[in-house]
Amino acid sequence: MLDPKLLRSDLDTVVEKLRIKHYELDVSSFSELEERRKSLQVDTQNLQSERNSRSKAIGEAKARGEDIQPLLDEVAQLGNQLKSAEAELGELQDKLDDLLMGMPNLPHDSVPAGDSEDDNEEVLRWGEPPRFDFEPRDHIDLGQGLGGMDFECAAKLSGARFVTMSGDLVTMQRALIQFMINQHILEHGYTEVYAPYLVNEATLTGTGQLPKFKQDLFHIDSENHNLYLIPTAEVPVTNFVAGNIVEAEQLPLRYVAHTPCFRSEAGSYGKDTRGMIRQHQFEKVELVQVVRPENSMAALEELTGHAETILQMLGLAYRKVVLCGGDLGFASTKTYDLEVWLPGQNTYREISSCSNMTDFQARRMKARWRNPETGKPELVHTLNGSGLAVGRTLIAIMENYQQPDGSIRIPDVLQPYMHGKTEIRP
RNA sequence: GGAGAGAUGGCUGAGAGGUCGAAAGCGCUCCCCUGCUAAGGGAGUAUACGUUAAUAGCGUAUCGAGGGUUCGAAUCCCUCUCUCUCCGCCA
Repeated sequence: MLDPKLLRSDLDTVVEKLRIKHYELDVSSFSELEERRKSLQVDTQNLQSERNSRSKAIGEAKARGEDIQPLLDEVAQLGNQLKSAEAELGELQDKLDDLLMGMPNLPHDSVPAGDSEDDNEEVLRWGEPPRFDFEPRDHIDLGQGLGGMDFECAAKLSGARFVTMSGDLVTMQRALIQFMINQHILEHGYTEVYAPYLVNEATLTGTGQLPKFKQDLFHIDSENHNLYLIPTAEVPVTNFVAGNIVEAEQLPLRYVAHTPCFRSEAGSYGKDTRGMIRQHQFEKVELVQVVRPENSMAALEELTGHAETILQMLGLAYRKVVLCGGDLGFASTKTYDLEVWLPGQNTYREISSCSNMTDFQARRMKARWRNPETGKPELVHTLNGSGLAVGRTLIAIMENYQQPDGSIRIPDVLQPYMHGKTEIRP
């Protein structure tokens, strides 16, 4: 959520910045709502004030043993007036809240303009895409050849966009998770955390998935439960600090979690229908940071670097892009995408997305820290990034480390996690 | 699943229709005293919103959440959420 004060004090700037994210704020209707709210709030509070002072007078009169009936007659009408004023104000407030909750975070000044992912700016390329003296296969071919990857079996069990795996491929997925988490806790200073995979509406509202993106989520709506499957560990883990006031010396909080992620992928019909690129269920290692506001831009660089380290250690060529305004996520002020080279597609594909949410989520979650300079609780800044998307990393390794006979060489850093194995063969 | 108890400020914990944004203690801040240390004395110490030049004043809201009763609710009633205890079941 944006700072309502900013909307009141500098609406023009907000409108302009929202436009960069392709959000058109209806200024006149917003201003009108805001004006009505203001005057109605003053009226309502005056009525409340009058009720309070009169009630107090009644209490005092009663304590003195006086007849309070005349006083009661005087306030007879006040109750109804107040009730209708409060009801009207509440309605207005709800409308404003709805509007506010649907407004995206403002983009940072360093974010390039643009409409779509085609306008994202490349920041750097790392590594050389491998050269093959044979026609490289994609992970689907490779997986079927190895016998471990089965989309038909998954379709039988669940439908489209699921996969079953068996054998060394699964072991490698587990190895990747272990390797990534260990790197982050041992070298990058993160604390490993465990969190629920099912969360409530408040939690999803806190990070910004609700109310706007309900169609992207899997919903458990039974007699006794109203829960959602997490689309990313960002949701439960960022919400660790919801409602809290964190002591200054505890910041920054750095959390790493491995969870499965569940996405309905509504609206992506026909996109990446083949293979493991876009699934309803996938594994991800997620980095979350909760930091002092003045540190969040630096923390974004740092966190992105942590994700990059994983790619580098795995020897996977990638490029780093900064998302343009039009491609930037709802809650993010600035996002770096890391795109890994996939020989099967002959292109770079997203494998990590690292974002600074500034105080946007913190305001929704009421997550604060005590600023020693002011002594007051102030909103924290939150960040998150994939470190990395495990399913896609598995694909990337299969395609980049394939050998002419369809076998897969296992990257050095993963071998200790795979009983010293060096290759995956049928 | 059955029975019961509870949710109050940064923390502990009183309050059981009226002057309660809320006693007391702890913690924290400032001041005094003190040669260091320890101890002591005094004052202050929630958040959001509105009004405002103002972090000054004033007003409003907030005692788990949401409704209700009442002139007036932390306190009474209803619904929900969560926590704890006992029993049952269970990876």
